[in-house]
Amino acid sequence: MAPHPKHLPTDERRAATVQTVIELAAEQNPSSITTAAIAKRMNLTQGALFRHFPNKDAIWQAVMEWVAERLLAGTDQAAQGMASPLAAMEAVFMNHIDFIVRHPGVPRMLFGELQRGEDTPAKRMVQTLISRYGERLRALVEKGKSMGELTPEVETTAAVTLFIGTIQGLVVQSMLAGSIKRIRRDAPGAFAIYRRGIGRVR
Amino acid sequence: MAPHPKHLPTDERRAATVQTVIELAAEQNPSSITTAAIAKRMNLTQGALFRHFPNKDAIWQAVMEWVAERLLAGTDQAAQGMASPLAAMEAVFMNHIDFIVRHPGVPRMLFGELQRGEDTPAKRMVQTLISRYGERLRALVEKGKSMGELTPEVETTAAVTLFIGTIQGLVVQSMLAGSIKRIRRDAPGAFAIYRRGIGRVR
DNA sequence: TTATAAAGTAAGTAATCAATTACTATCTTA
DNA sequence: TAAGATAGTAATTGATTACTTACTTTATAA
Repeated sequence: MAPHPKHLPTDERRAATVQTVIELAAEQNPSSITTAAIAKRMNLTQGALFRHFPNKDAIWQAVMEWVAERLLAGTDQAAQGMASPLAAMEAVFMNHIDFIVRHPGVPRMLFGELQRGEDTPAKRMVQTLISRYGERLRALVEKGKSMGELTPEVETTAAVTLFIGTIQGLVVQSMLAGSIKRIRRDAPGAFAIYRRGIGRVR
Repeated sequence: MAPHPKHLPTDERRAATVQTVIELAAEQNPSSITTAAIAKRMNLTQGALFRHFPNKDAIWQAVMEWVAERLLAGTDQAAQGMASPLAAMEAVFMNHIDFIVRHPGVPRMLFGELQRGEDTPAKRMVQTLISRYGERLRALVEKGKSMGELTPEVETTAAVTLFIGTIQGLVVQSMLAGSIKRIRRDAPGAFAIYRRGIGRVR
């Protein structure tokens, strides 16, 4: 811990704040993260944060923007260059699992944000994130169906819902077990069932 | 709204409190429900709640106990008398969906409770609830495998995780759409994929 | 080098919330 | 029916928290 923090330009301080929040979210209930806790972890005083963010919700919004950018970019990269839609879906799935293992607080933050009654900018960001994520999955499912790799019986919407649900289920499981690494071990088995559920060849 | 609340015996007041919390959880973020809000909905003053509960967490614990009791009882009832394990699983699934539609705040409360860092009695109650729920599912999956109704390839643990995940996915979907009724429409399609994923016959 | 803007500190403020306290109304039963 | 126990009210308390203000330090560039 640096005893005397240097003055950072606002861009870097904002970026550092986002990383700190993600770090803290891995350790505690995201909704109970205070500005004081964030500042302490950064070796700053609490008031200093408000030099770079107009209010607390702006901090959350910045965090959600970072998550959306990284997750969607990783998703596109994982899907690209895959031979088949199903292979692409598996790559996207594993990329998502990897993201969660690296940032265990993120799924809890997303879910927590969705729960909020008010219509905050951060909440809207999560909604558009999941919406865009869903679009990409929907396209893969449709393509898989038209190529005959996926069975035409399944509803595309249900396939997308279950894809996200499979990940959610693994998250819940890992929260119960209290270990994040567990999710990596259990992911292949869960996806195997999902693949059987939507696949054509048996 | 009754202008002059009567004095109720503590058992009834506790039960009424539980129902009120479940009601409020359907309307707002469960973690932001205050004792003042609970009391107001009950036409009581805030302090009166502490005649019946030692502290706020005891209220949550009572709510979780109610949920655990009702959900597990419904689960057992749904499974009973079903011809096959797979039919029982579908009945349990639909019972769970029905429970959520009737009490939309419950899954959010459970998830929110799991997120908490501290080891509260309410959190432990949720853990044992999911643990017991998992046991029942595990038994059904094993039975289904030994009877040849489910494919022996699937890991039992993964099948249980995905069962819960399927429900979670539907919950997330309905939270995004902002409508709880949607979950009832989408549930059959999601379970159909799940069934294909674990089933033997094709 | 020095003036200025940006980034930081320290000490507040107002609001919120769970829990307590002193007192009152209602129920029960001897 | 009177007394004690139980359930309620109204007001307060202390802790917490997001945000502000007055002032200081650091970086930048004329």
